[in-house]
Amino acid sequence: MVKYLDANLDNVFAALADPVRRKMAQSLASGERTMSELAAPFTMTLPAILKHIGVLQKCGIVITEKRGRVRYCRLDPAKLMDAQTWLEETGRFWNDKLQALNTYLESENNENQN
Amino acid sequence: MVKYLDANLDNVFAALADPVRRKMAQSLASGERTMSELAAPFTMTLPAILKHIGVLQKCGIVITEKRGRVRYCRLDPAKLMDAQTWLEETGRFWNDKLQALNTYLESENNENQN
DNA sequence: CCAATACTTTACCAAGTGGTAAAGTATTTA
DNA sequence: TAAATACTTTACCACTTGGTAAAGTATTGG
Repeated sequence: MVKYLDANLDNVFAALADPVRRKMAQSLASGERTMSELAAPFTMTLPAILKHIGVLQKCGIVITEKRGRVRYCRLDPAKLMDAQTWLEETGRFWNDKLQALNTYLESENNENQN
Repeated sequence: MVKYLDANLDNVFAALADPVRRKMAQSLASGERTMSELAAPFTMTLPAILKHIGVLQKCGIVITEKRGRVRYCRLDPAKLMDAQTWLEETGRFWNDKLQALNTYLESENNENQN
């Protein structure tokens, strides 16, 4: 059995429970962005944006670095992997069952075609 | 590009952001459970348990059914899959990069061993 | 049919979340 | 060095979340 870093999974899942933060993460999925670039698609004020980035940063999904007056942000996929792993492990039993059912239905379907 | 049912991803991720609810989901991962069975490992009151199950149910992770005076709960892995898919898609770019780095480091390592 | 079981509803509360406005700091740029 | 840029901090507010206690409902079991 895998030992999950449960306390941080709380924060990772909570961070991803907001559409603004998910869109930010998706934006970062293709490369580095500045705070202003991340803020651009949204109408909210900069302090609100800063809070969202703070949430992503605190749980380790996003790493930031300030160069001059600009803060650059990038994704750390390891934390996303933690969440993914939890979902895989939890869903496995049922996915296996569905898989088995699916295989069964397909084989039945093939028999009907013969 | 996959179209995510964004509003419900909010709820799925939020549901999984709580250790009580994740433990419930893990418990359900191996089969059906009654409310009392789900409640047993925790010290909190039944109304609190009911709220947690309600959150899991509202976002579709858990399906419940009342038979007699007992409510039975089971997992619907499809919603977990939605979250998993989002994580895979978002992490892919960086995972590919890490994969490439890893491959590179391994090949370097092999060269040093020769 | 009365009591025990298994939830369920209602009312309430403290703490956390997601937003704002306004003012402040640190780096360029002209 | 003065003005513009790119955040950052502070103070505040409405709403949601996670819990409680207490009372209520619906099914069994004796």
